Amino acid sequence: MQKQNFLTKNQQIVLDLVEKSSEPLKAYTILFNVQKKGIKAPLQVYRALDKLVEIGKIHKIESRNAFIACHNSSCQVAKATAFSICEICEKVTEISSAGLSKYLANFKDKDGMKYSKYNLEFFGLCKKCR
Amino acid sequence: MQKQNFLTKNQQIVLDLVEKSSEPLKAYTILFNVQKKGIKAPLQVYRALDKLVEIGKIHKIESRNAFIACHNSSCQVAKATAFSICEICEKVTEISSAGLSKYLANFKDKDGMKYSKYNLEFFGLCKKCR
DNA sequence: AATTAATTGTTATAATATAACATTATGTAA
DNA sequence: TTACATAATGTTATATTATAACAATTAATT
Ligand SMILES: [Zn+2]
Ligand SMILES: [Zn+2]
Ligand SMILES: [Zn+2]
Ligand SMILES: [Zn+2]
Repeated sequence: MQKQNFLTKNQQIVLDLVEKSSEPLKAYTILFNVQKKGIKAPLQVYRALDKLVEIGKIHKIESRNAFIACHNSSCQVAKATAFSICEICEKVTEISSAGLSKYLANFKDKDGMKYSKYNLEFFGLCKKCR
Repeated sequence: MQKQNFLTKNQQIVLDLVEKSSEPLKAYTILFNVQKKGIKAPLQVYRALDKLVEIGKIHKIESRNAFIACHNSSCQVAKATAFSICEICEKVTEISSAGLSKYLANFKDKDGMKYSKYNLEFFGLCKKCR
């Protein structure tokens, strides 16, 4: 069997919900909202989320245990992500900055080691909350 | 009452353990290891961890739900952290790069917004695992 | 059709984290 | 030094997040 090239039913249901949302969704919030579509158990949600993260359709906001659809067309790598997070209203925005991604992709640590995968979360106050 | 300037007993016990460890520790691993010192409940550990993170003595590795002592003398801000994480052996290293921290501290998003707080986690393979 | 791999469904449970409230310790100020 | 306010603690219970294990089904490959 070759690598799946499309979304399965559960994956599509979860993705539709996450894409419709203006804010990051938590796994159990997703579960609650897709129960009418026949997804009954946490594991069904987590499996769909795992795959969607793997193929870069969504990202996990690690500091919030929540998931957001990718809104960065240049985010092909899917493994190099950057977000800003408002500490008051919890608004999360995916940052797409060619400069930033270039800088981080080329960053070398003390041992000269490069890392193609990274996750960066900026914290501060959004426009509305300042 | 003024802001506490020293560590309380529980905070010191937890910090001692985290500082002795060569790898990030999870909250319940910490709990298990400090029970002989009289800390009996998860909440006691989480409260100590919260304070230690707040004052910058330790950092949370968000993608791993684990805590590591600060090994970055220039990490005064305590809110601007960067780590490399080996995806095989899970070795975590705090990155102290003046260039990186300067770049990120000065980074502006599309709206010209700056963020003084951030957490960056790089993923890859450490020397030993390559 | 037989084989293989991926996905699904299901139940149970593990791992991570916080709520709520009573108590004790400690700093501040009259 | 006594009253007050604040911070930390102890304790029990519970909430939240995530995975183990296994049987059943679906779909591509030969
Ligand atoms: Zn993206
Ligand atoms: Zn905001
Ligand atoms: Zn540090
Ligand atoms: Zn390694």
